[in-house]
Amino acid sequence: MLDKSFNPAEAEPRLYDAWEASGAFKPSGQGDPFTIVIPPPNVTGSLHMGHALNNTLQDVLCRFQRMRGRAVLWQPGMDHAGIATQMVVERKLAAEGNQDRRAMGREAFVERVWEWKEESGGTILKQLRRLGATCDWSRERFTMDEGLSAAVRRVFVTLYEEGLIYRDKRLVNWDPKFETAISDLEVENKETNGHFWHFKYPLENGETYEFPIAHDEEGNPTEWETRDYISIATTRPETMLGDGAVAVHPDDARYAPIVGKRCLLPLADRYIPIITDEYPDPDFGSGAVKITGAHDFNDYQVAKRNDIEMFILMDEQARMLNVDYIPEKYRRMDRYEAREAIVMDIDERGLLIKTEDKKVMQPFGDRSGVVIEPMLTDQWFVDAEELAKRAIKAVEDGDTRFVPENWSKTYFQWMRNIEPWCVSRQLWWGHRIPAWYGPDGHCFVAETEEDAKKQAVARYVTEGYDMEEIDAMVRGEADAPLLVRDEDVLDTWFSSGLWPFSTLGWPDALEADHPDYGLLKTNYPTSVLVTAHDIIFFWVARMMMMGLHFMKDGHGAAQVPFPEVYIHGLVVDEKGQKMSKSKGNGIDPLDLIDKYGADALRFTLCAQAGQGRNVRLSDQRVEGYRNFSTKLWNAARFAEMNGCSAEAGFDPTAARSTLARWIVHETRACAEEATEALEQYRFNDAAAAVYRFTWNVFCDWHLELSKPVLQGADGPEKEDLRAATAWALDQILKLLHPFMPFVTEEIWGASVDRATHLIVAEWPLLDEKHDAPEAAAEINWLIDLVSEIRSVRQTVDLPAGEKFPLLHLSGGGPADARLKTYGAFVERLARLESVTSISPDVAPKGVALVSGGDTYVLDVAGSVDLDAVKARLAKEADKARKEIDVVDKKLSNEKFVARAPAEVVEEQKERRAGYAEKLDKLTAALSRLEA
RNA sequence: GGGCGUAUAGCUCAGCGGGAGAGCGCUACCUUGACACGGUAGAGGUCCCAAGUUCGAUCCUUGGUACGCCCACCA
Repeated sequence: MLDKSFNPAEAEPRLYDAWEASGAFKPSGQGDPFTIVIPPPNVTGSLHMGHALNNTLQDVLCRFQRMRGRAVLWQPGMDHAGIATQMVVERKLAAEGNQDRRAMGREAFVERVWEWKEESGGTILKQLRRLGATCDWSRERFTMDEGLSAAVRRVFVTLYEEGLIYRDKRLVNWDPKFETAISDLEVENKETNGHFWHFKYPLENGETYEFPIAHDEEGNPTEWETRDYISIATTRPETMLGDGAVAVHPDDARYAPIVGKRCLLPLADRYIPIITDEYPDPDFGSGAVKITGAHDFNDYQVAKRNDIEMFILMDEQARMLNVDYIPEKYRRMDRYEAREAIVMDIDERGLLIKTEDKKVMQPFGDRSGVVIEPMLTDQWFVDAEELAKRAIKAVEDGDTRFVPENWSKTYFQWMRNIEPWCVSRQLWWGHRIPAWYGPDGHCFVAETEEDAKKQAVARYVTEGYDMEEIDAMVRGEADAPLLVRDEDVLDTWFSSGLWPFSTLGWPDALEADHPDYGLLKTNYPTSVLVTAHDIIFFWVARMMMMGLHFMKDGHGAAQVPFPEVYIHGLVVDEKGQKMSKSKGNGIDPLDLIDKYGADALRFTLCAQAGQGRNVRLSDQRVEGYRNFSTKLWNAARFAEMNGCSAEAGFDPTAARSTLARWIVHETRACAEEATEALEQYRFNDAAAAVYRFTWNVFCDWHLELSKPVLQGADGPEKEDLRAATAWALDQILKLLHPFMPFVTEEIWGASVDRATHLIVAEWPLLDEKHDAPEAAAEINWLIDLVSEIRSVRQTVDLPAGEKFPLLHLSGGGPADARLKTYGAFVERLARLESVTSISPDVAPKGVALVSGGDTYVLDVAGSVDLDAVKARLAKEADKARKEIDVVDKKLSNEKFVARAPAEVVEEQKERRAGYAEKLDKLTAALSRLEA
């Protein structure tokens, strides 16, 4: 028995546990595998709206495919999130008054992070359960698990051996807060208010040249001044101490006289050359650029091209170094302190020309929020350009398809301009780089230290080292060990990039005795990836590169990690603003679940998840869909009260009554629409189709039309309708289940003993056999008539509670017979006293209406304002006339008749006939009233 | 500077080469034996602008306007 109302707080955990206990979350059956790997949330994370959307969509797909008989594996897990996690634990240590990580030492700190992970990591996975996510929790993985770490080592070593990973001294993005390099993607460029300082760099030996200061219309110089300096402009004065040259464009005539000469670098008191390079834009600033190779990405290129000296100015925290090429005064100053001092000192020397306010794009670390400093350091790089080749081709060839398709352009744009990927991080939490350095600084890369040692010994033997000493080092008896491991860890995204195959057991599961043996073959490539566009570069691109490089099919062909990538929108607030902690406009999904139930939240997210559109979430919206779930609940209660319980042997194609055949027909249409929409990731269309059908067809019409029968005398017709109603409700439960799993499961199990839970019930497979166009025509006629009568009643202001007789002016059409069958239905739904067919010659007075080509009169016994009736009829007639005019205009256009397809012309003719007939009846009714 | 997207009812959005739609909101009426988290009816739109293609454009093409997002080294 169904309670008076559905109680999500009580039912959701109970149902979830029952599903999990039944084994429904594990792949089962002989169907084709359907695999999704979850975008692993950060171990530090908690569920926000973006997760709720992302995982709801994945769960909808998993439930849909499970019901269609696929062996569904939704692979869950978490990401170790290097920087984020290290930050959380460091903060916690500080808050608890513990020693900081440096004092603790690396090993103790990492151990502490693991402890934290066990205690408080992964709350998000518990929260996903509240959403109803059907992940196979028995397969939960973590990027730092031993198996996944083995995958990282294997990939690193292989790429190194192939020359696709290398160590290099390059200019990288340095985060002075976390004291680590970060990749280009982790840098956010933001416009900030800055300054543009113009300095004089005096020429060596007091040299002078004529610099043009005025030009005629043709751009020829007309006026000159004598200069003993070159003017440069900068937004970062503190870097001038590291200038190696001043560059001008080779075609810039203004500076031609001094190219090749030297100028004084003020404050540093060094002389630097004036060189030419294509990089400076003569029309920007003074046309002369100071070249600071070690602290600017453009300058770095110029410096390399022209062999200009580079001076590293700052330490890990972006403080000026204590080195001889930096004047004493600035050493150890913070970079901004140094900036201020330098501008003051330049000004004091009379070398400051001017200071302009200027908007500048500044790079910020996406996690630290501090300004990134370009720094020349030794780092590990992945040759992304090489790996991208296959990844680009796979999308070009359609082996992987983006949905919506235009995201492939974003993907291509980035992939075709990809830069080397800096993968080393100067952190402690993460996969330590499997590289060791020998006494001569030589680097050995191997999956284990053992292997690295073997390599080292082999090398040093052939190089003629003293074997005794090497032996002592290996044994650890020498002053120094043979090998020292690289201190750095890998970018978190390095391991995330392996996720689609590392979670399935690669590389260990390639061995026949591994428990996951065979899983890679059945579940890789995965079926689809569901994610938001903001991690296409971070994650999707990396999985494509790694998957295609490491995974091969039986014929040795490279395999994409997924044939389809569904990109959903972001969740934004009612005003379209991105939800964020800092803005404080975030809505906690768990609050909404508490308030309205998980089903309501899920349905809202799906109904709003139109392709290429963000999800605008509002409380009101969720409330509306909670109402929908209540509506469903009440419909089920009605069915239960009226003995409509699912009958095992019921054959919907053999339903007898017109009403039953009609609801079967409509159910089929809905099932088809929902299925097609889900197959194409049109979640909103699928949700809307089921919503409309449930509420506006099943509840509003089917149940209402069923009442006279269900509440009438027993008999075969009633039995038939009961069974059909129960069947239709079952189909609704199934179609709705992926979206609203809890309430549907609860209804499914409440009143009938079922062989299985709804979660594993068979998805409706309905075909043309279920169609009943004649029944549909008949019921639609009935619906039109009832609607028309209701409309008339209200527009002429008849009392809602009062019943009137309806007279039908018999026209010899199908209405005569239909009214005999459905008279009782019309009476009930339109609140009539009686329905009678009479001869059209009688022409009774009353409220006339026209429906389905027939005229009817409500016998209101004069208790109505006849003018209102007339006005209504006149309005209707007017509308009909206008429609006829529009069609006539078309039909009288010779070109239209000649060139439009025959069926379109025919359709227009039929439309005209329909309106003409209606107009006819309306005018007749009107004239009767006038008489 | 490059790329992408969006403009349709008060709001949020579907839609589509031939009759402008939904939800919410609004108005009126209704405690009708599932449901007031409900029912019934209704008001409300130069489908951003302009030109073009077409027998026909809200839909296709081009241009423009407005807004949003992403990428990018103008010192």
